[in-house]
This record gives sequence, C-alpha cells and structure tokens, in this order.
Amino acid sequence: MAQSARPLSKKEIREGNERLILEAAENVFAEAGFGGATMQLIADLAGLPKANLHYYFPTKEALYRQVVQNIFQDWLKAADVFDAAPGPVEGIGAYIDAKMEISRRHPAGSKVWASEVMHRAPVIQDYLETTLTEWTEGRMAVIRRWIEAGQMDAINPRHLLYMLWATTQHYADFGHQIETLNGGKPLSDAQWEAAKASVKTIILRGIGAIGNA
Amino acid sequence: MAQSARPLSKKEIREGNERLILEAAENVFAEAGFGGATMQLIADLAGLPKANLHYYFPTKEALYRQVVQNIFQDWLKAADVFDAAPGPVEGIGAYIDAKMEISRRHPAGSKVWASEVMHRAPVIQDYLETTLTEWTEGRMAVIRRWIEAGQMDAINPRHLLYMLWATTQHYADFGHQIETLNGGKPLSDAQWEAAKASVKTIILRGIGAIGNA
DNA sequence: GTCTATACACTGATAGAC
DNA sequence: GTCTATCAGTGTATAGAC
Repeated sequence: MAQSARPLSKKEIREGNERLILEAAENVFAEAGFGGATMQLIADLAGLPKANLHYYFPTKEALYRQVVQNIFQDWLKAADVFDAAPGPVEGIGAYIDAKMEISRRHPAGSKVWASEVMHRAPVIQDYLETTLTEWTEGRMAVIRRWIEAGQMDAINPRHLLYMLWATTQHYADFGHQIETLNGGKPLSDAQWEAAKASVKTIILRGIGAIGNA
Repeated sequence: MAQSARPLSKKEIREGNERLILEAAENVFAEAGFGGATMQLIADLAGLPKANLHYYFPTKEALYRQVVQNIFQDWLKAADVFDAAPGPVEGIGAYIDAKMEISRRHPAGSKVWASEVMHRAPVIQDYLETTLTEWTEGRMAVIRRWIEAGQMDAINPRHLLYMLWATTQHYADFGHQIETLNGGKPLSDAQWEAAKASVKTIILRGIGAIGNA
C-alpha cells in the first residue's frame, strides 16, 4: 500500500513482472513437465498476456533455464549447515531438516529439478559436471573426517549423500502419492515432524552416529 | 531363426508389435515425459510407421496408460519377498535387493512412474487409491508384527516404507545425475553392489534389525 | 512497456489405397 | 494388417498498433 503516488520505475516493473512469471512458470513446469507446459498456462497463472512473457524471456527454454538455475541456487544455500557442524549428528541432522523444509515449502521446485535430471539434464548438465561435482566431493571429505574421528561408522560417503537426497526430496516429488496414502489430505504439522524424526533416527542410527534408544 | 516357413498368425503379429511399441513407448516417455514424447519418436524407435501405432493403441493416452499399468504390475510382483520372510533382515533386505535390481534393469519404467506421480497421477490415481493403499496397509501390518516381536525398533512403518521407495528408486530416477557424478560412466558391477550394501546396512542398522559391525 | 492479431511449425489422429 | 497422404487443432513466437 506504500508508494501509492510515485510511479514504478522500469527496473521495478521488470523485476516485479519477472518474479511473477518465474513463480508461475515454476508451478506450471512442475505440474505439466517442460513439454506439457504452455506459455498460455504460465501467462494465465501470472495474470499477464502471453506476449509479455516473450518480452521478458525470449523463449520458453530461456524461461525454463532460469527457473532451474534458481532452484539449484536455493539448494546450495541449504547445504551450508553441513560444514559448520562439529559432527554428523548436528551436520546431517540439520541438513535433513533443511531439505525436508524445502520439500514442504517449495515442492514445485523439487519436481522441476527431478524432471530435468530424469530427462538427462538437457539444460543444467554443465552445473552437474562442475558445481554439483565439487560440492559433492567437498561434503564427502567432511564425512570422511567424521569417520576418521570415530564420530560415525565407515559408511560409503557417496551413497550416504544419495540416500539423504533421495529420502528428503521424495516428500516433495512423490507428495501426491503420499497425500493419497494419507487419505487424500496433506500431511499435518505433526505428520511432518514424524517424517523428519523417522528419517533422522533411521539414518543417524544407521551410520552409527547415535546409539539405540 | 526357427519357424522360417510358417507365417505368423495374426495373434502373434499383434503380440509382437504391441511388445515392440510398448517397449519403445516406455523409453520415449521416460526420456521426454508425456508431453514431450511424440508418436513419431515412438514409431521410429519401434521401427514402424506412425499410423500403425494408432492401429494398435487408439490414442497416445491409451498407449501411455498401458505402459504405466505394466510398470505397476512389475512392482507389485517384486514385493512378494516381503511377506514370506521370517523377519526384517530377510524381508527388507530382499526387498531392497529386488527394487535396486529393478532400478538397474528397468530405469525407464521407474522414471515413467515417477513422472506420472509428480504430475498428480492423472492416469493411475485409481490404482493409488485402491491397490497401492491396500498393499501399503498390508506391509505396515507386517512391520508392526516385527516390532512387536522385538525383531526391530519401534520405527514408524509408513515412513520406513517411503524411505525404502525413495532410496531404491533414486538410483533409477536420478541415474543420470549419479552417472555424471561418477565421471560420466555408468556404475560398475562393484559399484552397484556397494550401493546395495550401503542402503541395506544403513537402513537395517537404522531400524535396529542388526547390531553394529 | 503492453497487448491484439497472426504467421508458421508441429502433433495427434484419420482416411483410404494396397 | 500396412502405410502414404492429409486434416484439424494447438503451440511457440513475432509483428505492429497503442
């Protein structure tokens, strides 16, 4: 309601519309896939004429590319908790919490990423080969240090990371299946807490970072 | 090379062509998604004219539906090992092995299923509500009996099942990402064995079904 | 920067000869 | 049962007035 008098600058208009379009695009790409999504659907959801989308993003693929890159950036941020932690209980525990929270709050982004990877990453293959590869190596080194320090069992670090990704993202990517098996209702707050607790308990016990109850 | 003389019966021709088409369709749907797949691509991969596809399957959606139903049937079969087992070590261990083997041998099917669920199951929603719901309830009952018998910890059975699905299917659905992180090469036999061993170790220890090494 | 009208390509599906 | 030719519908992208 503020700034009712001053007209928006061109930069502000651009940023506002781009955000509108990107948010709508993320949802439509998640629901329908790249091929099933149409610029018309995205335009309708964003509340703009279709031609305006092509004004801000030259092609459908350019728009899609921006959506995927934004998602990737969010995920990298969520991983900061990993390094700062003194051991696996804190580090992996916080990482599970962070990724489960992303699955809950931004399921569309997770689905777009999953779809992109399933289709052999036509748009973000370079990210997989550079940024993600380096990130993975770094986190594997952290896990190896925890193992050497006797803070957890000698688990294969790579497959542990895959299990963390798989389990947490499953709650977003297969959210519809989970909801159906929950009687058609979204998980309640308590059910989300139970999910997080189950994942953390099984994995942290499974790698020998905590003892039996 | 046998039967070079006798002409194929119409039934044999139909069955052979349907198998060809279904196999091609599974791969194309997995690679491109439902919206991105075209009847032309499927026809080319099957080595048949496009019009023949419509002779055997009236619409693209009917063909897709058959592909998804076949995948679902395969998965139900793989779950038989669960019930026959005397305890979680054998039951869950064999289930992990079976699902990892499916991810390795039929990754396309897994991807089609994942894509279908991610898009809110437009085709197999009824299966989720009936067959899958019943199957899940049955397996949860088995897990509860194991818990009551003291064969494993009091883990939430539902979230344990989700973790089993997530972890095993990840190796198919995200196979491209895993391959990229493996230097662009598919996992070797030894690496697949390491993957299976890691998953089984973490989960079976995590639920208290086996002790520390 | 916005939006209507439209060009152009492609896809699913069918008709009809063989 | 097979296959070429084709239609109707839809999608991306753009031109051009405002």
